[in-house]
Amino acid sequence: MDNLNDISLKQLQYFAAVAEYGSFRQAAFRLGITQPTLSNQIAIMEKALKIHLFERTRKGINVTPQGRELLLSARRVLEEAQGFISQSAILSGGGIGTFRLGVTPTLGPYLLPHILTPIHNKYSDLKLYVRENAPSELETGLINGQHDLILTTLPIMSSELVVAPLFREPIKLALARDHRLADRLTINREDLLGEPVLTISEHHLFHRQITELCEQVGAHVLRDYEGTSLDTLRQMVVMGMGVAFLPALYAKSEIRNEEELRVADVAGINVVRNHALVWRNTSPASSFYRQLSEEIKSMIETNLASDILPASRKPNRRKTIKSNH
Amino acid sequence: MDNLNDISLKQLQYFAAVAEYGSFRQAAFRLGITQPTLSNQIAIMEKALKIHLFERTRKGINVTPQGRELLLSARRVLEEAQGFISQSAILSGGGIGTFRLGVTPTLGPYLLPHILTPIHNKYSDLKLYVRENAPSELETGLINGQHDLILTTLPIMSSELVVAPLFREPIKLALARDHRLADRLTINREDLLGEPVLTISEHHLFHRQITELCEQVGAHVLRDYEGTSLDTLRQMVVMGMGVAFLPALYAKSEIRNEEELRVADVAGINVVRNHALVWRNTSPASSFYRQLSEEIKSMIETNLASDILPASRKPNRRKTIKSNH
DNA sequence: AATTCGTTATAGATTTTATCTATATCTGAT
DNA sequence: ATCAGATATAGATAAAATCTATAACGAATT
Repeated sequence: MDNLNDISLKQLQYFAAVAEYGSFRQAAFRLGITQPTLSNQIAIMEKALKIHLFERTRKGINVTPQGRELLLSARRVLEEAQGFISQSAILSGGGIGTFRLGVTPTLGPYLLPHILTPIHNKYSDLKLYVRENAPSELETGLINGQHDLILTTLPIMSSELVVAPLFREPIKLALARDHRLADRLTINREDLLGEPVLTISEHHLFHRQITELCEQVGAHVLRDYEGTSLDTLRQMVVMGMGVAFLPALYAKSEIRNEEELRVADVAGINVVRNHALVWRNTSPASSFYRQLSEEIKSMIETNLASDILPASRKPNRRKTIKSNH
Repeated sequence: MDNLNDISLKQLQYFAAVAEYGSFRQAAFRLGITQPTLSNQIAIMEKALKIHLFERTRKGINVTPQGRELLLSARRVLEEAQGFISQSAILSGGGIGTFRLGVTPTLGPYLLPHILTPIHNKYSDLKLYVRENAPSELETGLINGQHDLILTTLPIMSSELVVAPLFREPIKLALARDHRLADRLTINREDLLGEPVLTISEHHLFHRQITELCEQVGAHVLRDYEGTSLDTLRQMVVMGMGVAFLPALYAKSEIRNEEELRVADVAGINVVRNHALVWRNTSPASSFYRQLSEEIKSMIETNLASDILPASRKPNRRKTIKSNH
């Protein structure tokens, strides 16, 4: 007898009940089954275990010494099983559990503080295990099951994924305090001609977007000085090494000191990032995720109205490709 | 879903296996069942729990956030169940477990030291939970299941019990050092005429035996000075308050100092106690108990040959009555 | 000594459950 | 389009649990 398959939870229940009530009849009555059924199941169990669990007398039963020891184990099993059931009852309520949320490092730290608290208030038993990664990593990580959902920058290529656009984030231009354009609230695209522009490491999606932007306006991307984070980038701007495009939420969150850095809008070009909540189309919690995305969207539109733009109707999914994996 | 009956260990196993192998097919193969069976059982489980455990994709499965949490519980249940199985495998070996042994206070402490060590050597996984009680309490306690077996003084009345006689214990006479008979190695019954005899409290079986004995030889039982234990009795003898009958094993164990007390045999009368190992005739371990009793008997005959007499062929069961309970 | 009462055990029929085989369905990859 | 690899479904079969009815047993009662 070394196979788990030879006993069942039901039998363990029966075992515990007979021990508790001291009689097959009594226990069978409490269990809502007939006495022969109970006797039979106990007999099967005793045979499988090769152990006499009970001593049958005309007055009822006594638990044997071996039975007494096994009873303790049996009760532990039943207790754990009851725990399993209880937990499932809680989880079946919905909106409960620990969801693995992937975010981009260039958005997560600056957006999450605005939305986590309201989410927690509404879904007090929902926990988010947040993990940062570059958007391309997020996408493959979501597809192969490392994340449950991701908060990332569009575009998303895979057709296996559901994309719920959240908002458009303007991209601002950061200038050193003593820069020639420092006093202008709005910069025109012509102003940027030949301007040296700093950007982050090319592994980030943000990098490509910036270089394309610079090509459009004729600015000059400084490839020798690519920072590894937006914070590094900001400090390089402060030191006068060039200007930099920074996402609006980053600027809102991290640039407080007007004496150090000036932040301006750029007119005449499309300088936004599109952000979305994304999950697998096979996910059973799909409708919950949809609901969550709507709620996040309205939170953002309420709390950050002056900083962002509402999501465009159609997410700019460039081209639908299928993941090969 | 609050009923333990709605899931089975088997299903929990299946659940854990699918999560482990990441695919129904693979898991079914490992479990030695077919894929439809596995799919069906998981579906039944998901329906019972009202929770999606897995997200089915064309590449296999992902565990849902709720499934991940339940998986931990499920593994705990399986672990406990495995513990139950393992323990039963050990216990089924026989001669294993904790047996509740009842003993009389006038025998146990003086006999057990001689037999516990050899028993432990032979049955290293057998443990005895020893509890002292007066013989009449032992008998009812055995009948109603408080003990598994008892080591007691005969007679035993109940026909529900199996009696395995172990040995006859002589009863010695203890005298103060300055008693008039102190120098005699053997006392004759005539010597005791009118002698004041101390005895223990009347609740003990030993008391009745002594008073009957005294009647036979014409000794005088001092009822005003009944000790509560054999040790008290011994000290009263030392103080010269009278003589006392003491069981041989007690004398062997506790009377070392010859200067303090003299111990003598009494000739011409039947002064023995009969001791036996007793258990319920319904006990499944009956044959093991029988074997144990034979072993104890031979241990005693080997180690205590000079102090005791072998058991008489027929135990003197006075009269068989049935317990009414 | 016979009877009754309260136990557990046994037998056989029935119902329920688990399992298998065969096939459908779906989807990404070729 | 088709294929390959995954899960789902349907129906038949096998296995197990359960029920009813009754036996067997021993102690208590008459």
